[in-house]
Amino acid sequence: MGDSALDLERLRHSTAHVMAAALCRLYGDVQLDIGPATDGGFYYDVDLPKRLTPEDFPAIEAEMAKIIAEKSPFERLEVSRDEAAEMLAGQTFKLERLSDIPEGEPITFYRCADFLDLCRGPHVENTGDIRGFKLTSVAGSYFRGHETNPMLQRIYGIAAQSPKQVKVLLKQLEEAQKRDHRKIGKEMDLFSIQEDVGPGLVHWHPRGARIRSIIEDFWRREHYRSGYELLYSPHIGRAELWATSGHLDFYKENMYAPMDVDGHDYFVKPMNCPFHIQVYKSHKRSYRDLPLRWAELGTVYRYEKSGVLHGLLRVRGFTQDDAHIFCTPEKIQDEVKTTVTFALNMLKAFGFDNVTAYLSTRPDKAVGEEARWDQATTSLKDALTSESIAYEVDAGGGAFYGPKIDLKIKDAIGREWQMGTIQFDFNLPEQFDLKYTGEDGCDHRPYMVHRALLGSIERFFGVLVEHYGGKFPMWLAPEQIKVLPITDDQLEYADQIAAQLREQDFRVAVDRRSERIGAKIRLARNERVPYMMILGGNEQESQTVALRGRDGEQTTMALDAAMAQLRRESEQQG
RNA sequence: GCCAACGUAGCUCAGCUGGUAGAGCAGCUCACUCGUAAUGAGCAGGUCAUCGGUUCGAAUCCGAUCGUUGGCUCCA
Repeated sequence: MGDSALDLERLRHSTAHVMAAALCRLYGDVQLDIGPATDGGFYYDVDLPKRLTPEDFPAIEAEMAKIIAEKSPFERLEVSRDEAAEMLAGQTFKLERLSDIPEGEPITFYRCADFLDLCRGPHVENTGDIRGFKLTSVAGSYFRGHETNPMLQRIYGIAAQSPKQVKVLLKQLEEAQKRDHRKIGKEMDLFSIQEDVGPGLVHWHPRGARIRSIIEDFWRREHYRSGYELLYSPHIGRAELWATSGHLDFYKENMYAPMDVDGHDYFVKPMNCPFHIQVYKSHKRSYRDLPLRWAELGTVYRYEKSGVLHGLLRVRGFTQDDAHIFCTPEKIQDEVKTTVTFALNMLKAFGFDNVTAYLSTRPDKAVGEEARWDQATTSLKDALTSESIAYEVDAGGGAFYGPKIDLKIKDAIGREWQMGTIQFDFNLPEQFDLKYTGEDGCDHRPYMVHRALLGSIERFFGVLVEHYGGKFPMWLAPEQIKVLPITDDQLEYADQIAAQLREQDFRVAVDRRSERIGAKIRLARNERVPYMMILGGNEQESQTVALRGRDGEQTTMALDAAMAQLRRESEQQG
């Protein structure tokens, strides 16, 4: 298995070379950058005078097929730095890449037919080993990923062991796209984003709102159980507040223009923290009060560049499941640990056990004493190890104000999105001069931790939809049971049953249309309702219900029995 | 913001090289009362994203704007 993964990567990278070779043959004047393998395929970044579009793919693919038919061997050349520079004459990007190669490391080229490329390798034996590939898209991409650098054209393709495998990959992608929350959101009428209102601004429709309220109720209950108190804070605040917090210095490009209120500038909040801090400062605090855990479903607005908006996963107005923990140094270790556990359990309740964690440590430019950074980073690391969850370290990737853990989850097509985050903040307590009175009667600076478990409700809901493919479990389903009378004669019986279910707090609807039962079942299935209750003359006569699950299995039983089963299932999470 | 593609009825889409917009589903009305993934008939529904240009004539060609999608950068 390990071998074949390596082989695939080699194959994909080699396919990138073949594509670059084809581009050179077709367009001549090509500036090459790099062409690595990706998850399912490869890409190559190039600069050419012609703007490529998908219409150009067939010609490129045809040229690639020719090169593959030639069965040209990949030939490795090791050269000196000077020779390399000579070989790369005129290739500005490649020359820059060459200068990245540390002194003493071998400089290798791979030749394949008329195409020569600075490359670490390895490659397949010859181009004939490439059997299945397809170009999929073209996109702009800054050289080295820097906004200020020139933009190259990145051509993406997929590649696999055989044409058949390519088809399988394409099919998988197609299947995954059926779970796209934007598609399901439309199909199930969960939410909308409308041009008339503005991009990145979400409308929750009744069904989506129902699910959201269930999520929020659960979230509140868990927070109270875990020793949190809830806060509500304003949506706007004075410029001076944001100046003190530092947001006007460091976050201004994400904030909307101020509004004038009686001659004072007010800003819509991009974060909740300054308000929570103001609550902290409304009293003198003792070490006996700490830790204080204050949570809020706080709706914030942030300017996001137009190109980055993405369904519910990246929006301009969203509700964070935010909290701030104020804590003494003695207790910070335990506090962080319980927070990490809390976060993972929260996600688990919604069926996410495939969470990836990233630990970001101190960057070069940072505020706060180094000792505190060390303690904070250690506490984060320990929390992760004791939860035995795998994590990657992003060395120096922390914010200037503190180290953090980010929890990420993948969407339907494998893109990773940040959900929860646990961040230390050594900046705000200073800026706002936060204090507590210690056992010694002196003032001390508390630790402050920002944390979000779900991240934003919008984003969380988006990945939740994709996670379940719209087939929400009973406890989350906006409509749990659809009652389907077989003919209009059972309407009354159906209403009776529905009323009894509703009395027991089940979310239920009756399909009252004068339709055939097949049509009613079809609709209920398309709406992804977990259960149907089918009621015909037989059921009415025997005072039973035919309970039909989403997968088509069906049993006839008394309503009480059905309710007991449904009750059990709706108490189940995960 | 940058690169590329796209935008036709509530939804999914058709509309060839410019000649004045069409289907299915959904909706409404009527008939049917039926046992497990679409009963039938009829009706209604569109300033072809917006604005401007070319043309005798633009959904179709050109430009700008808005929005969406796939990437890059950035982030919950």
